[in-house]
Amino acid sequence: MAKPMHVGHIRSTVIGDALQRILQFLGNDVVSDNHLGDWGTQFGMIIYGYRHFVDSTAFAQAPIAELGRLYRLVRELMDYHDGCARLPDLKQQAAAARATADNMRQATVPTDKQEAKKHDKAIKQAVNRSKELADSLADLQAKLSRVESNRSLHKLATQHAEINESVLQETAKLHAGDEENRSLWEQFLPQCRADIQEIYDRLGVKFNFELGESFYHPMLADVVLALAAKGMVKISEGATCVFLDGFDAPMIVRKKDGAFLYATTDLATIQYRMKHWQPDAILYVVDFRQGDHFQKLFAAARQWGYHQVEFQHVSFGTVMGPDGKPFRTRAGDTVGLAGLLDEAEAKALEVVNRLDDQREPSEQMDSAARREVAKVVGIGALKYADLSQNRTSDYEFSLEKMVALEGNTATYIQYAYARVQGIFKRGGIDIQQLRDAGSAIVIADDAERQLALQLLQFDEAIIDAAADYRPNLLTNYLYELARSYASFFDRCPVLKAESDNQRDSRLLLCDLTARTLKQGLKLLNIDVVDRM
RNA sequence: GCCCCCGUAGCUCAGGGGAUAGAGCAGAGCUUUCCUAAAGCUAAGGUCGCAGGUUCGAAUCCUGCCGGGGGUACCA
Repeated sequence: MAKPMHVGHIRSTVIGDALQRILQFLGNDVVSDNHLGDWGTQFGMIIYGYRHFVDSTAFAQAPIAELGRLYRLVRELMDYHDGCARLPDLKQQAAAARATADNMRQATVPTDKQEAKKHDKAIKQAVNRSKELADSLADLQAKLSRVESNRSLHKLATQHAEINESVLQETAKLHAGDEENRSLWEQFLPQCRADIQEIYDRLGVKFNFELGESFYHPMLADVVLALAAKGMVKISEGATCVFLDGFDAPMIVRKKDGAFLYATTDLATIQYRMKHWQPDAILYVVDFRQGDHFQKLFAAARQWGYHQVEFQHVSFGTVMGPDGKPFRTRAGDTVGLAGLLDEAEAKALEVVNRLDDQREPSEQMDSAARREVAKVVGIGALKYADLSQNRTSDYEFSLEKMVALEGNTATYIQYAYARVQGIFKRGGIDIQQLRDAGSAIVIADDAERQLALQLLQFDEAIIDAAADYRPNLLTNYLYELARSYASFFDRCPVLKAESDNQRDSRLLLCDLTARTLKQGLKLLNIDVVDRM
């Protein structure tokens, strides 16, 4: 929470929100809880930053921006010292790896075919390893020299040589109840919350609970005691550990300095949820890189006695940068989440304006209506871009793709919906009356058949999406349905149908399509508009 | 080293035992006196990383290999 939200944070929010809606729609009693990171080292960082580097004027004017700046500055200084500490070791490793690779290349190749192959492979691996180390060494050196070439920054780095330890101390002090840090935290937290809330509001995302990590802090000591009472913990290298079958490393629940960790918090969270909500299942919508952690957490929770509950790590892939590495906001690169939403809405508005201008003046929307459409379309495009991806795979972040309004996008589906509404409006159709009249649906054209078949598969799509917690199965369905409708729209005149029977039948198909699309999008928390 | 995930069209990705493997984007072409062309349609584009195996049948399951990403004792 103490750092600005960036594009990587959108997946958890959007996927979790969609799953929550889908499961609820199927009749489950769902509790959504935003497990906010409001208690970690990041707060130690901004507390440290505030103490040493704050620009009071800037903070008074725009606290969040200033806190963001402080976070980035402290991060950079910490990384610098980390890097300096790692440098000699890395240099040595790189040199050693290089020497190994060179030696292997000069060694005689075994005559035995199998052995020769093995030898070849070993060389390849050694060369790769050497290259990898050389690359990371170069990266590190570049990073360090960036700081060193910036006089004022380098000066700060020199002055704050102990920053890493100090940040941990600030965090520890906060946790220990230090009054000053506590009051700083209480001052920062509402700012950070408000900043995040702004994003949630724009996304239309709501939670039943937002019990952050800090909420569980008072329970952590008891959790460790309870585990100890069960004989589950061992002290190893000064840390309080839970050793679990099938895992090399233990789950540490209390550090040697006495501090608790997220594993402890997560156990406390399970305890709390089981006591207060008695769920049948707990889903964790979290990046797949935390898979190991959850495997351990679930195993520990079972051992602790929570057998009657299904634990699910609903993991999702990493958002990658164009370089194929996990996406990071680079220095100076300000594509935060807020900027991304702005971008999506601006792009949509541009398209709305361009297309609406081409229409008859009498059919055009006023600027307020256009802005509303742009908002719905822009935000929808963004969410859909994420949801339509198989959640388990990584994906390459592309602004262009995220704000695209053509092809397999929410826009396409919203457009199909708006076309239906256009027909109803133009024809002056009282759709409720038509539904009540109970006219028959008559299938004559292939396009009608295709559309009708698609309509019948809605429940299957929802059930499939819920079964594996995969919203993309629902987006696939909605896209296919919208495609069927587009063909139908092209080939089968509705208002100018050949007979009243055919006209009523087609109107009913339109109605069913619109309702299905709207309901489906609603499950993804994507809105529709009557005209666009 | 050990563990997890991925490799499908030029690019980004669906499909995860059953028919001639799909879409979007990019590129070629066509469609607007007709309910919204943010659309529709046509053609082109693939030894589904490689090699074995299981099966009546494998992109899909198993094994090995190659390539990429991630995790791996006190960050979350």
